[in-house]
Amino acid sequence: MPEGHTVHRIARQFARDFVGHRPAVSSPQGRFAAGAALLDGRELLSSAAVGKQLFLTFDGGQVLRVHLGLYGAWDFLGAVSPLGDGSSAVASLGAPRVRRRMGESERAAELAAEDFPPEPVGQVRVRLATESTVADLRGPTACEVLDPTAAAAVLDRLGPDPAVEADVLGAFGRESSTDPGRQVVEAVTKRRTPVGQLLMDQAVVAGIGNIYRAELLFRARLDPHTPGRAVPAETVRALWDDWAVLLEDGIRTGVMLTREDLDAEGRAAALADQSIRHWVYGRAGEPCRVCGTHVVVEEMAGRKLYYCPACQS
DNA sequence: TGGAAATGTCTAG
DNA sequence: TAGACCTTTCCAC
Repeated sequence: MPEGHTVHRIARQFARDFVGHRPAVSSPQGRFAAGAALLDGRELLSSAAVGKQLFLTFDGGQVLRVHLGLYGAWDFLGAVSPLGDGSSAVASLGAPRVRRRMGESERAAELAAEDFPPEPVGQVRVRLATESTVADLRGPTACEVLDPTAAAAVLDRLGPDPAVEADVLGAFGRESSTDPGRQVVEAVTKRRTPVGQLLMDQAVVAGIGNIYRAELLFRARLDPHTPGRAVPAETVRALWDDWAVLLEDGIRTGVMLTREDLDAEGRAAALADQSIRHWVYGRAGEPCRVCGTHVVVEEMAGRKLYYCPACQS
């Protein structure tokens, strides 16, 4: 469920509160005990996100790779630094919880006042703990310790991510593309696969998930079924540019707000109210915000695809 | 209390 | 393409 913006926020949270520390690493659930032992007490040297993958590099070269999958999440507890850029501190990053018992900042503050560190709650695969901050990981699809070569091999399978700095790839001995937009154009326009499916392919572009896919295609007024090779190069490049804009905004705010038609007041309302954030995602049967046609939902490659059959034709 | 659903990815056939 | 897998939460029964 978490898309690229969430993982970049997680990477930044680790950069603020864990890089330069020697966190105690444990696996309260037990399933990651062997991996945790390899990292326990080592200095965390860097924290980076590429697409939906998180890479934490420790002194000694070990890399903790985490992919949240459909419902993984990190909880940051105790002293949690604000992420800056005007955004507020977020204690829980990952899969959405339909309702949280407490507001995020409230929860962090309350825990800070209680005994530290707090007892792990639920199935905590791995816990990183400094003297003042705890990060708990639940429900990941992937959580493993890699050597730098294996970590680089994971990076090699990912398409470009507009929010990745060149030095991140450089640290793993990989060069970033001089023109990532062109790389995406080439990956899309040589395939017969529907563009709606290609945008979800992490080897084509990294970080896009089901929500951003639906919204990017609507913003481009593009039919998701269009074969990649039938999409004009300039349209693919525009999709890439728009993805960079949406991702940057998502990282800054922590929210996937994909409507560019809102004024400041409307944006504030949409940040607070999920039901008005998107053009088409999750709106099956509701009228298109542009033309009034009912938004359609169908299955594409096993995932729900939302689009407006009139605007995107 | 059981089932379904959720912003994902991998494997076998 | 179907099934498996990771976990939590809500809702119907």
